[in-house]
Amino acid sequence: MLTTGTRKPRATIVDIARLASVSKSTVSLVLKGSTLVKAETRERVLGAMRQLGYVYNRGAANLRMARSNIVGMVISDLVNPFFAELAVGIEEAIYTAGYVPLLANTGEDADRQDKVLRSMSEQGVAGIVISPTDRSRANTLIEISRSGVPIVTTMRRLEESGLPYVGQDNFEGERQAVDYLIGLGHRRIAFLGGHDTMATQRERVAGYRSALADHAIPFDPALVAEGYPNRAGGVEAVRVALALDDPPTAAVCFNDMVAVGAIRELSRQAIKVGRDFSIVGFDDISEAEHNAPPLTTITAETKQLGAQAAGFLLDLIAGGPVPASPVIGATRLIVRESCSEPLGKRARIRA
Amino acid sequence: MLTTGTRKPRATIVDIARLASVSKSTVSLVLKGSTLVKAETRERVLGAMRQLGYVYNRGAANLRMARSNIVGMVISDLVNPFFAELAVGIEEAIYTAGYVPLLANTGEDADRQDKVLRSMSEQGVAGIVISPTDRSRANTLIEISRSGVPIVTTMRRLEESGLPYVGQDNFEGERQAVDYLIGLGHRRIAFLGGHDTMATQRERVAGYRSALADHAIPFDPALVAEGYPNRAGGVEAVRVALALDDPPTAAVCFNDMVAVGAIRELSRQAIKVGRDFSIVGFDDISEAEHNAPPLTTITAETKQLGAQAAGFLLDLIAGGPVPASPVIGATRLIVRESCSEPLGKRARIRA
DNA sequence: CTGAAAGCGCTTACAG
DNA sequence: CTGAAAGCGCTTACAG
Repeated sequence: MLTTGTRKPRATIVDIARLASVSKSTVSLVLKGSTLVKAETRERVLGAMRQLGYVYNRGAANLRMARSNIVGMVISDLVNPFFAELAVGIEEAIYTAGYVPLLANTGEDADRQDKVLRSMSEQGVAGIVISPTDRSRANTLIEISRSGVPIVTTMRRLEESGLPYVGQDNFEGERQAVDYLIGLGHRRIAFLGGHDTMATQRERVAGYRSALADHAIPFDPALVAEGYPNRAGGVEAVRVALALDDPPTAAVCFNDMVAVGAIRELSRQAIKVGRDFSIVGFDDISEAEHNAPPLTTITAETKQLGAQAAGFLLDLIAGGPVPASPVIGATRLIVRESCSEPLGKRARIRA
Repeated sequence: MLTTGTRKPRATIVDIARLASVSKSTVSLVLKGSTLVKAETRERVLGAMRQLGYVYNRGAANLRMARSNIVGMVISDLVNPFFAELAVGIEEAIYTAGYVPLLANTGEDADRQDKVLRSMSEQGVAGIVISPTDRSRANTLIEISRSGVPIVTTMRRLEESGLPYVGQDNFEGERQAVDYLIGLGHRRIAFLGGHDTMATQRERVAGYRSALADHAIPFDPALVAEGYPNRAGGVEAVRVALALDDPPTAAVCFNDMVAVGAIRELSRQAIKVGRDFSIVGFDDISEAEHNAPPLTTITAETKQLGAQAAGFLLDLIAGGPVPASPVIGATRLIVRESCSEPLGKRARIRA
């Protein structure tokens, strides 16, 4: 039934031209809807196209026009719902603008990132939007950017690259989270997950410290437990924090995945989150809302931010100027049910 | 600092040829590592490339060779972790084979699917792997397939298309789930989520009915509560089931997302899953393991299946034969903590 | 309104 | 071992 394997050569504009008894210039003209072509001729050409099952060869056109309608998207971890949402936001914007997204998932592998970047470069992409991997070197990106391909980085800043950046306000977001916890009465607040090799983590930790400082709470380095930015990392990190001599009564987490892992471990230890221990996440992935308990977290409108990064790149591709400063999306605290006053405090009030 | 906007034309093989004082044929030869070129000449050419920052124009080469190194990937819902994992599996296999994946997320929108399919076709993809949207018409796919582009469908079968298919064994998987629940002592078992417009759902419901029949349990249509295949759908569906005059004591769910939604709603109603009510999911997304309680579910090695679908397509692209029968991956029950004997039964035993 | 010609950056026989 | 020439499927001035 299928004719796979016997790949018949596709019809070209000269086939159409011949069948419609016109020149290929004329075919090309009707292809772009030029008004120069007489209606009757256009119809004849269109008919020939239908008859031959013509499909436009965008690659040939791109070659001739010395441009490209392909935009590279390199995503650091597609399996993390946060980045999946980001990817969807980017991808939609690219399609809407009439471009076509070439995707690569690097899975946090910096070598892989270099490879796909090179491949995209060969493919002649019009531009690239990338959420860089952890520990990624900027060399390849800089090189490609120098060759004239616009690049925008997103979500993870690559300071040394000087590349345009679109991200959320990690500092302010984490401040909001910690401020909320302090308002509830917490004093021993841990920071769980992430590594300080990630700019994102450093920015969030800085926000955490800033909120602490505002309330004259001394910063205790033992309270920041690094770990992978995923569920397993959350499990590990919360164990470390709990094992402290003076354990925390609450924690902010590097992201929601870490928070979910931490909550799982806490409940395994029969510590009820939202009563015995308070947790705030970051990202507001859709799982957060459906977690048990529903997770209080920080949102930054991921999908929109993705769309914004793409829009930004599209501007650059269109020849727009490189903006002087990065775009930093505002964050917002979403209160759900994973936090409460510290146990001790309630006890005292009741007494 | 950046030169974006002042896109300098990339160096071509003739620039290299000129600088290295050879013909462009020679440059092309060293490009493909031919042994015909004298070592000294090769070095000179390579040096010129470095000096000019040459980057290969794969598009031009593809045009000339009348082939393509781009493979289309159309995914029905990238935000669903199940499909995200699938996508990663496909994408890796494509990259490993030296191809480059062109991604589109259709978000379950059939019109969008047609659009991206057309776009990929224009782009001259070497082949396409697609997880079709719910209610997707096969026309465009058949048309493209007829034009000689190999296509493999995955996860959602499009019976009327006659296209090669790689998926998991929905029938057998659901049988395993229901069989397990029956073994635990359940008799009133609901099927939650999904619509019968989806082949996947129909196959799973058939497996559900088959297991029931094996144990001479009559099928009660009221027990299958359709709904969206996501968390919200799970919330809705379980409410419907619970409102029945003779409510179920357990449920199998269309997928893990539905299961997670259902569990959330159950716990909202103070019904403890894994004690008062039993739930089995389908897919084994990574969230399943970290859910509260950890979700008993059916796995089909998603990522591997994705890789298999891609490998399959790659064979077709290489000119391999269209296999006579679909590839159906085996499923396996993963027992975690979301199930128990029905309450009544335990009460009786204790009495 | 339509046609002939050149050229985008490659590869591939074909000579030498 | 290396070079000259043709051609992949388009677009774009330029004539007419």
